[in-house]
Amino acid sequence: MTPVTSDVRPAAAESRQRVTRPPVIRDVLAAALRAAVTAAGLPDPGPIVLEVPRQREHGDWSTNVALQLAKPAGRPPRAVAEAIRDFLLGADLAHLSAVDIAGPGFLNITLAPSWLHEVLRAVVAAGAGYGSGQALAGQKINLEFVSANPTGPLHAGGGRWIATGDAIANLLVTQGAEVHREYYLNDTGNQLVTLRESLAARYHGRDLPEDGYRGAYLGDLAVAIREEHGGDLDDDELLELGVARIVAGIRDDLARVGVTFDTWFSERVLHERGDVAAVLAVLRDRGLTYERDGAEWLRTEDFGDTRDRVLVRGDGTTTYLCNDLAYHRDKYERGFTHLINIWGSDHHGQVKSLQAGVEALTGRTGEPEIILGQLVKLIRGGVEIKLSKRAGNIVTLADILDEVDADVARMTFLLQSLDTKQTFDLDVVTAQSMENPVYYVQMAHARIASIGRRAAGAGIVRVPLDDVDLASLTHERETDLLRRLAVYPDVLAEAAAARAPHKLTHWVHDFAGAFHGFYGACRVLDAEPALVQPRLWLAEACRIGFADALAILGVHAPDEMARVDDLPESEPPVSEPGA
RNA sequence: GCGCCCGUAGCUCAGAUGGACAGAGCAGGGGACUUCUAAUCCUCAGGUCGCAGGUUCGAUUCCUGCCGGGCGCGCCA
Repeated sequence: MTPVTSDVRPAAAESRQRVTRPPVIRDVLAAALRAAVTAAGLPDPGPIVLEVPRQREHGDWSTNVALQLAKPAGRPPRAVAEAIRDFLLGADLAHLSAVDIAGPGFLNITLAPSWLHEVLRAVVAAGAGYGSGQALAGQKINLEFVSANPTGPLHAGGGRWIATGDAIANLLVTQGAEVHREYYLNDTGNQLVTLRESLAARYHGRDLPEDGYRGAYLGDLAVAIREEHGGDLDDDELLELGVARIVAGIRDDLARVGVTFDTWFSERVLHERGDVAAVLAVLRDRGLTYERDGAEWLRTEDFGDTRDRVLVRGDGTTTYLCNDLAYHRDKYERGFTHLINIWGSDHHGQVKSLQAGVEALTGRTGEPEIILGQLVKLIRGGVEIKLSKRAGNIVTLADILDEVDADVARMTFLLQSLDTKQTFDLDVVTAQSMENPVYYVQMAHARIASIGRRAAGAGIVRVPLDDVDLASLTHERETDLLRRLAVYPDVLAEAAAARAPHKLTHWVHDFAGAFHGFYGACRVLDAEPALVQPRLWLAEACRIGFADALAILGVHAPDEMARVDDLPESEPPVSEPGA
């Protein structure tokens, strides 16, 4: 049921070449519009908004400048539009075919198909870097995500943060940023105490403590450690070994979905190095802390928090916030210009506190940037599975990966906006994984590869693009594909700016739909001779688009799919409600 | 009580900076396999964009108030 693949994950987005793209048509049009506005004696319109209209009849590009200028110019929108149009038509623009005024005063610009042929050439010339921008050039970004406590295996919902974090990292890279993936290991503190007690209980065959972790994995862990190291370990040694094994398990899970972190940062190191104490010293030195009720507080309210926060508890230990401040200071000291953390929305209450603390410490405002995502709701047998590591009824990420391949899992997690609570129906995802959008997209890529193989078999080779006349690419299916490729750089820029990988997922899915439509309507190899080369190059441009988008999403772009006839009969899994 | 997120087609969800008759997938109806792999395509049907006001030439989008759901308001993480 998995795609036949070379098992090489597509080149990471990091490897994309910086390319200098030729001036894109939008920029050319915007400049021309601006010149027309000036020539018409109209006020400065600010940024010119050019968008691709929903309706094809509304042309290739549409702008509302006339509507926005109507009021400041004191003239009716359509009159403004007419003035702009006249100057635009007189500017002798390449590819320009028609300028229409529509509705309340939109300027609809229709271009000759030749502009799309330029898009094709631009895609091929740029290759994997086609969609890249430079909006984040020079930025060194630290992106912290997942960071689940090492008290047990990653749970299924964590998959959302893994897929999202990796995709966002790739997206930021497309905009020219240097991105560092980081995993914060909370290897100290209360949860580790609980883990130690729970593990020790399992290890010695005692009853679990009241609030201990009840997951079966701890029993397995205790057995494994006993087998390897005997039964005479003290609790701290046991914890040490246990955490090491749990972390190794987390790394394994991450490896299964192809995610690698640049740094695993240990919270314990912060304490051992004295970083926490140093941060406290700085804050005290600046007079930003005070004593109250036996604790030491930070004046976070002065920096926008709803109230002040405790840094040092009455028992002398430091709070999570205090340690976290030391951690974030360390990130800045490592030279990052911008910090981003991906958190579950259940932690949104801490955003203000951390940002206030970071401002108190470093003077930076709005840092770190926190991307909040709604939690995943797991459903099996029509019943929601309430996850609780403490209670032990967890569905692990490994469980999911045992049932579906990583591409399916990733694409599923990247389908929805982070603002939407994601419903992950295990029955649907597993039993119907064949219908998962990922295969729809991969199929498109595989079809292109298949055409290439067929062509090779028939002795058909692509001649250099410079020698190909693309003028014959006028079929609606063909221009549709090129229009979608034309906006791909915008899609990447938007998805990166909004930290919203799902925008790319939707683009590539729609792009696949357009390709399948083309595939059904337009033959490539048995087309009339004049069309074969242009279509081969069109297919190549599409391949570049699919490969690039899928690489950013962390999904394979296979050259071949298993034939549906060869697929094993899928049996609907038997579900046990509440299991 | 206060804060954040959500409420769009039967279901799951898209719909930046307000724009031209609201989109996709799945499910449902009807078609297309001597195929560059039908994991596909074509086509039909389906929506008071939670409700009520307000701002605007124009509101699914912005503002206010309700209603419904999730989460958070610790010297826990």
